[in-house]
Amino acid sequence: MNKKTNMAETILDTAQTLVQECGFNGFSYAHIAGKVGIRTASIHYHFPSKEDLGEALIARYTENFHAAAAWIETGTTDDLERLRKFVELYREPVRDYRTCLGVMLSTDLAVLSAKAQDKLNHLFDLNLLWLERVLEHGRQAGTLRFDGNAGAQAHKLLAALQGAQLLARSFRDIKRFDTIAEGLISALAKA
Amino acid sequence: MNKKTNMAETILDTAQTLVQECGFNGFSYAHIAGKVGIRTASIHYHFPSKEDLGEALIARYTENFHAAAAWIETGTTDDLERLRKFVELYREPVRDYRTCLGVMLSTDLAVLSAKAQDKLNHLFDLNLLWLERVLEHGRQAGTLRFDGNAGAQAHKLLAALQGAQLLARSFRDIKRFDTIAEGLISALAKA
DNA sequence: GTCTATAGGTGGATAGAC
DNA sequence: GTCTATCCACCTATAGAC
Repeated sequence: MNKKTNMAETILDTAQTLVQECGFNGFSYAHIAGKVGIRTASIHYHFPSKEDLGEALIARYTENFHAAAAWIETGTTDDLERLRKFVELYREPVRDYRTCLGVMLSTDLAVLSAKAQDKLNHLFDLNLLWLERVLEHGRQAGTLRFDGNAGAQAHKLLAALQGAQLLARSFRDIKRFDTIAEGLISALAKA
Repeated sequence: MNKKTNMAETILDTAQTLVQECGFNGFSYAHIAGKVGIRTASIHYHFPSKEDLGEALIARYTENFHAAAAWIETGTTDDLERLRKFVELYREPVRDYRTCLGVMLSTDLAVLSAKAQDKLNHLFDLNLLWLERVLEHGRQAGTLRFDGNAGAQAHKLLAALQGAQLLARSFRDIKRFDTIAEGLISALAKA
């Protein structure tokens, strides 16, 4: 359903990497063209405007999150382990000193279309709701402990992961991410 | 010492706001010129290149942090209260749906000069070391509680505040920042 | 679908008059 | 210090051939 051509996917792959490294304003169609081995005009055929490209990036990233979340849930029933897998998701881009797409685009918010902003908030909502659900379930199952409501805790967790990406990237030191991540997990793990 | 002219300061004020709203690549000398009521060529007189402007922004921001940190320490000796004041510092830009300069520039890292990157990391280090000191002191004084070493805790706290700025800004909802901030403080406050 | 060619705009930056 | 004028590189985007 909604099958994309290979080239459109390749363009998205390259564009996503560029966004995660340089921000939405930090790259051009020429950069994509150079990496993909195509001309800028051809990119406009697939994504008429850069705005379209931005929206497509978020849409695909959101689909991928759905898939990853489902994969985590089928892989384990232990909620602490699910949180660990979630953290692992956020660790991945940091290995190449990138941030996740959401963090990068959220700083470039002012230059995105209203539609893209909405899509981005939707992506954050999905992350938050998923975390909230796992946190609440884990607390009731007795494997997680935390004060207050699960929604607030989900916000705290997501925010810390986003900031951890920024710090690790800035210092070019993934250990900073790991230190923060371990602190987050151990605080939630029932003794 | 190192007295700056009013115009240089005005340019920095405007540029800082623009960076915090649009990112380093999201504004131009023309934007500053329009807001300040001056021509782009005049800005180049004060800051020959945009690179220079970026470095000057971080330098001034770092000075301001020193001043704010000193102000907090003279204002109270209670470490929990000092942390609250620190959080308040990070809340300020969010009121206008901006992030702090550090967060915004850390995403635009790839387009900054090596010197600017170093200055930015130095700014983060100052924040982390200040937090670490307050945390450790508070724990020994018996007003704060946390597991692990103070450095890791400082990282966790700073990261969460940075992410809280991003989330609150994206949703245009400062309550998201407040929720996270309260969770951070209450977790550190000794019952 | 991809290309060449090009339009129209904006970016950072400089020269030189005042 | 600020201005006008200007340069050139780069940007997004389109037209039309293949």
